[in-house]
Amino acid sequence: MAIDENNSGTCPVDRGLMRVGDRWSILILRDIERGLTRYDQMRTSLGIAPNILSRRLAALTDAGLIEKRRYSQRPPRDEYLLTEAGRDFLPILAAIGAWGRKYNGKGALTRQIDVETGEPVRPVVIDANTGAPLGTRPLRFEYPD
Amino acid sequence: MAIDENNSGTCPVDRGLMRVGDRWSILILRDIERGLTRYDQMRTSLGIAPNILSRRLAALTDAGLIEKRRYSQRPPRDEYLLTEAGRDFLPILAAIGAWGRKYNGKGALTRQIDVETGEPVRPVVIDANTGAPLGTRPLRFEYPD
DNA sequence: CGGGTCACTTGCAAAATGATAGTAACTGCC
DNA sequence: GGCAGTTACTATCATTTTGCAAGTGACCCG
Repeated sequence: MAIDENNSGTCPVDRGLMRVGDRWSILILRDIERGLTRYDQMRTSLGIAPNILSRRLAALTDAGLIEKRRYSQRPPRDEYLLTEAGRDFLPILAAIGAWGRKYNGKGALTRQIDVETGEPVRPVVIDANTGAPLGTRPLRFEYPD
Repeated sequence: MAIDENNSGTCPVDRGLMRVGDRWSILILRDIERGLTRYDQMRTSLGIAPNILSRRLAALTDAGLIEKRRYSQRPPRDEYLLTEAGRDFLPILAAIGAWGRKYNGKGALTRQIDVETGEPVRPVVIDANTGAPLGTRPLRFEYPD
C-alpha cells in the first residue's frame, strides 16, 4: 500500500495516515522537532539509507508537512523546516511518545520538560468540549449520508 | 525496516512506533474500535489482502494491543478485542483523526459524538501538569546519560 | 449432498525498501 | 593549485514486504 494512496473514504484517521502513514516520516518529524534539520544530521541520527531519506523528505514536502529552505548559497546548504501542518502534528508525536513510554519504556528515555515549571510534560488527549480525557466518557460514531 | 525491530534507542516515540508503526495496524485498531472485530469484517472494510491481514493481526497480538477471543465453539468463530494497551492507544487515533480532518478533511467525514452532550468530540493533546495544549508553552528536550 | 459463509494459508508477482557506490558542489589546508 | 573532507544527494541492484488470486478446512443450512 502506497502511503499517498487514492481516496480514503470518510475516515479522518485514514485521511491523516495518508500523509504521514509510515514510520520514517514520523521519525523525521521528530528529528526536525529536536533540531536535526539537515540531511546528514537526519541520516546519521536515523541510520536511514540516503535514497530512502530523500524519498521521505520529498513525500513529506509534497504532503505539506515540511519545507526545504536554503540557508547558505555558497556552499549550497538546505534545511528542512516544519510547516504549520507539520507543527500541528507534533502533539501527536508527544502522545505516541507517552504511550511508548508507558508500554515499552524500559531503560532511560528522552523526555520533554516544560521550561517554566521544570516538570516533565505528561501528554494526554482530552475532548476540548468537556475537558475530559478520551476514554472516560461514552462516545458514539456518526457516519455521513 | 521491520516494525518489530531491535532496540530503538532512548526515544519514546520510536518505542511506540516499534509496536504500531504501520498504517494497516492503525487502521485495524480503528476498525475494532468501531465494532468491526471479526476477520471478514475487517477484510472487507479495509480492502486488505487476507494474508496481510493475518500477519498484521498476529503482529498486533504479539505486540499486546489486541487479543483473539473465541466467541463460538461450533462453528469456530473468533473476534479480536483490544487489550488495555490497545484501548490506551485509541486517544492517539482520535488525535490523528482531528489532524486529518483539519488538513485533509474535504467532504463529509465520520465523527465521534459525546453521548451525553451530543457534541462532536474535539481531541486536543494537553500537558496534564499545566493543562495547556502542547505547542503553547516552551519545552526543552532532556536526554539520558 | 451441495452450496454458502467464515477464517484463514499458499504460491507467486509486483512494489517498496535498503546497502553500497558514485556524483557534484563546494571549503579549508598546505 | 591540489587534495582530503563535508554536505547533499542520485543510481544500481539485492532483499524484503506487500498484494492478488486461488485454494483449504470447518462448519451450517436446506
